[in-house]
Amino acid sequence: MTVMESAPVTAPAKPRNCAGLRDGPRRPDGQDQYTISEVVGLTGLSAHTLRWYERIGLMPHVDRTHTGQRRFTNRDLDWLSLVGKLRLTGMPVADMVRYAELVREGPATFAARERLLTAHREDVRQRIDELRDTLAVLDYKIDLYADARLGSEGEL
Amino acid sequence: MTVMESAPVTAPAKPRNCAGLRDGPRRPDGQDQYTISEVVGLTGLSAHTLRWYERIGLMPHVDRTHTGQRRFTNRDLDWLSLVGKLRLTGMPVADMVRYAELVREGPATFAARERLLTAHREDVRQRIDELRDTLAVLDYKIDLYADARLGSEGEL
DNA sequence: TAAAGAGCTGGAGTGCACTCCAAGCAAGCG
DNA sequence: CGCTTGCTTGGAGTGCACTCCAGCTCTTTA
Repeated sequence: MTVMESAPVTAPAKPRNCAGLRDGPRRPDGQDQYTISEVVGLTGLSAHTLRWYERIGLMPHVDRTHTGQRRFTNRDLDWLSLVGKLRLTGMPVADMVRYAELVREGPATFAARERLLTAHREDVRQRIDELRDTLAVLDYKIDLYADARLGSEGEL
Repeated sequence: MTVMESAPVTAPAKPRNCAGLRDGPRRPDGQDQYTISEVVGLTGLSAHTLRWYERIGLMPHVDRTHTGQRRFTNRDLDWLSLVGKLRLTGMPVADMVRYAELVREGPATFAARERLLTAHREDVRQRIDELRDTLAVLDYKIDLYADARLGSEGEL
């Protein structure tokens, strides 16, 4: 079976664990040259998505071979790991692009980057609270159904 | 200023708190007859969304006046509260519709409903864990930026 | 009773985040 | 040399969850 261009249709294991890199076959700095399909394997993102990230300005600047093929580095992998986490926590792509721009502009934007991340952290905290609230409702409802089930069994 | 049909363009406070109903002017059971715009005020959902929910089968069955206008009840408000929580926790609308169907089918579906809710609860728990993991990364990054800021201030 | 305002419908449009397509180049192999 | 495989591009298409529109009816206020 050959490596296909598109993302797998039948989910391989769980695509949920795309946040952090499956850090296995990572090459030492200096010889870190990954093709796009290697990065697909390492990140779980599709090649389409990786190219799209670059097009919209979400990648710091990806190296190319003399024939124009992308060669990703360990640094790119680290960046994609961060992007994956931000995405998983619901940061809009536009905000991530904004953050990427700030990174490209250099150390002068440290304060702005800190503000952006701090605002997002506040968002994430609120969302955790929301989720916990709902968990309580869910527990309550599930208990109701469980009780009803046990009750009807008792009647048999 | 009159009450407009569509959702407010300039966000009133934060539209985030749409999960639970702002339980204020809730009428006693028996006289619980709310127009669509009253429900908009109570839930924070737009009238469009309320009609759309009904169209796709996400509402249990909304009463109508003799001229065809919707009249929502306290029961509908409770349902919308649950829907709001499920939506906030990322349950796809299709799953919520499935749950609504089960509710319409009566007590025979208790077990199925319990399974659906239990699966979602597992989802929510996992998401909380993901968010907490990212929170740690965020803390780390923010600390880095804060340290850098303090360091450069010290140099002045 | 006339005008303004709220509600109704089916269907079209929007924004986000991908996701895919078609056509074409480049490297490796028998 | 030709074939397969992998990578390239711009642009079009998809799915979700709304969001809005046009044209109408109904209700309330002056």
